[in-house]
Amino acid sequence: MGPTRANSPQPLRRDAQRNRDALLTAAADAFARKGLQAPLEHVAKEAGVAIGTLYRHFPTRLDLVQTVFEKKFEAWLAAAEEAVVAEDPWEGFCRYLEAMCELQADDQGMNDLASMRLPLSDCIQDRLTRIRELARQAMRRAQDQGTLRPDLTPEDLVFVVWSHSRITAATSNVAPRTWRRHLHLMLDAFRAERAHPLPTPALTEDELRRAMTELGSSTPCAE
Amino acid sequence: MGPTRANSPQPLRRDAQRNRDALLTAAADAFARKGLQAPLEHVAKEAGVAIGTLYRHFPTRLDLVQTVFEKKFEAWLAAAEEAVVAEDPWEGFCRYLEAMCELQADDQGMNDLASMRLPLSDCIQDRLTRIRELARQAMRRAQDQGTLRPDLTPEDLVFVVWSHSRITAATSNVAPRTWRRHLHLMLDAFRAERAHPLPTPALTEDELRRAMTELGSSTPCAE
DNA sequence: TACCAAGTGGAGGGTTCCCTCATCTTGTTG
DNA sequence: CAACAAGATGAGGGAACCCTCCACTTGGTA
Repeated sequence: MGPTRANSPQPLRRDAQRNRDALLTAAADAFARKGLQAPLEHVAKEAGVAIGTLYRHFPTRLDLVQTVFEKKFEAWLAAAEEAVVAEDPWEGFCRYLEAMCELQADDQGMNDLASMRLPLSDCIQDRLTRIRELARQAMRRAQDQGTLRPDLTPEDLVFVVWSHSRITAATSNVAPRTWRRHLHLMLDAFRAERAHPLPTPALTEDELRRAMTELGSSTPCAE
Repeated sequence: MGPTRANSPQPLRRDAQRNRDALLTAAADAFARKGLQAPLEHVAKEAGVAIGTLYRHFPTRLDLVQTVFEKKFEAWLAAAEEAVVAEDPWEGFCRYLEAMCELQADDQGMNDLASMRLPLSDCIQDRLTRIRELARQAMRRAQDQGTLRPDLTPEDLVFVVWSHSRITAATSNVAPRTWRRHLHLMLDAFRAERAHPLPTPALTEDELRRAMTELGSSTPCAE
């Protein structure tokens, strides 16, 4: 927990800063465990603070979510940046997916964020855009190399995110490494060698956006 | 809607039968759209009946769920039976998965049922056991044939169920055929010819049961 | 056609979570 | 060490669902 608020017009009072930090810790924990719809009253109680205090610091659930997950998005971006500079494009692509899944593997909240479309802050939104751009590059490199099947589009990567999300929700408390097995099956599916034709076109960018909105709408923090 | 109740010690009164049928229709619709946790009060309203009437016919949510989905389980079983008698084992296996996904594709409730473990009636439970047994056979045949990768276990098939469940939830209203693309990617992953070693062992039968319980517990109809 | 068991309606009490606001507490600054 | 603004509190009203219970129909039958 940094000792100051992100954008501080006025520095916080000492007790306020302490509470804010406690809230973020508690929220990170609750979101990781229960997903983004974790009850805020539990978060407050866990932080040893009244519910009103939580709302004073984070007027909406989304404010809290964004602050909690900023660092994770940074890590995600870093993974994408590594992917495009890896010597071997296929290796880079694989390691990117692995890193991305790892970030989501023990965090149901991150999982939700990656698979649903929410009205996120510009800051995070920008990072997401960059991540997507880099992923596109990483894929293209691996396709040019001839290792990644050419009929795979960047939009197909949500399949990994979505699948991963269900699979970790089911297995993280029972056999926490299982998601790797699934990911490596998917990687076999992504190899160019002996790829068989696919029966349905990929999602368009717009369809993808709408699909993620679909998932987001019926659940945690509507706009 | 059959004109009689499944096990009728006494035949239902005519108005009661009518209400029961209306409830089943409304419930099928609601479960398909919203999943197994659809509000029962909506179901009752949709059926044009008071909430008390719903509870008289179906004392627990599970009673309703089971009655609604009996037919679908039958169809699922039929698909599994076809798989093991197909001339070409690989074809049989593929068609089985396709049929299974199809059954779940426009029914969020069926999706929930396939991916979570719930305390179901013996009748449905038996069907599930048979389905699992047949799927196991179908896989073995395709593996003996050399088409299906030998390191795949029956427990790995939940990956298909789980992935499919998320993917249809996201895409069914946006691009309803998309799940096929994903399924055929998975089928490529399942081919022996492209198999690369997997980094993690398959779930054991017991882990699988616990994983499905995990998914089931935090949601619709606890025992 | 009158009776009554079977069936129905829906108010109401319980739970969980949302978010607000009037009142009290406390750090900070002069 | 005041005094005051910044901050904290938590009761409370609201919404969405759950499920129960009992007074009121109503279909079938003698």
